[in-house]
Amino acid sequence: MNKSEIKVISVLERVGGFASAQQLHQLLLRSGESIGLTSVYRALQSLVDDKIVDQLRKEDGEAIYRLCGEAHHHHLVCKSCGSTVEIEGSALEKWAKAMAEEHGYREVGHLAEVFGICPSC
Amino acid sequence: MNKSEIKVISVLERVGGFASAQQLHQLLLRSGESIGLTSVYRALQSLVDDKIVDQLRKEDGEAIYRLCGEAHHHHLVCKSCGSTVEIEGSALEKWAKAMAEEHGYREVGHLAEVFGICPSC
DNA sequence: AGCACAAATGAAAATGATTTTCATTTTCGT
DNA sequence: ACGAAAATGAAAATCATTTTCATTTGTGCT
Ligand SMILES: [Zn+2]
Ligand SMILES: [Zn+2]
Ligand SMILES: [Zn+2]
Ligand SMILES: [Zn+2]
Repeated sequence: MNKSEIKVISVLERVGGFASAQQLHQLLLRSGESIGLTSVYRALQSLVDDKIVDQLRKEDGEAIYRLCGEAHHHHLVCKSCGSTVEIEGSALEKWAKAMAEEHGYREVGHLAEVFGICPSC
Repeated sequence: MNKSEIKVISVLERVGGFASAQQLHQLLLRSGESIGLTSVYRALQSLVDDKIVDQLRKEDGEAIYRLCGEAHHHHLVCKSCGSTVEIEGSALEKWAKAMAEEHGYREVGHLAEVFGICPSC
């Protein structure tokens, strides 16, 4: 855990939700921190690899990040405002596992996102 | 509906699933069509606006497209050799629908892929 | 402290998908 | 056929992200 990662985590805590790399960089600069955009990207990538940060994509393809409290989970994402809800995934987990077993696959993982328009949009 | 849009629809029909703009362009060229990459992007954007084509994003942010109404299905993908199997998704469909309803989301869609190592790898 | 070596940093350049510009070609109505 | 409008695509621009690489910083050892 290097200095950049600590800075990025602290700004993510302050933000308390999703933000893009560029937004986080701006926030850090505005709050007086000295850090390069490259280091923000590097820190985020490393935190995502370590599953400390969740990464997903806006509709325009830009990546957004947020601190990830729990372990493995899935999201319900609003196509319009980007707000997200964590959802219960046991049915999905069972399905993924069953499908993999049925076809003899090992070392199984999965990716699943549900998207739609949220009630307030 | 101009020529480019017709070409793009026909190649999407042939593909029968998701493909990126660049992939579609390559497929069109290989099958002897003459069309510029710009026109492929323009046609896709217009078809998405008209809700004839679905657009979503891979994890790396690249946009992928498919015909709306294309039989919806999911894949089991080998992490090592890339081979894919179509899998049965009714359990997943139910889950996605239930989660969206539970949170009051409308116009719901979802994205799900299962990864693993196939028996022959 | 002094030295060597590894890790971290960030500015600048590269990358790659997508969009914009703009000059040319095609289509369409009269 | 004529002119306006739409379509086309090559080249340039855009923009988030990644890579490169020279410099700085941290760490362990003497
Ligand atoms: Zn919303
Ligand atoms: Zn899961
Ligand atoms: Zn395989
Ligand atoms: Zn499905």
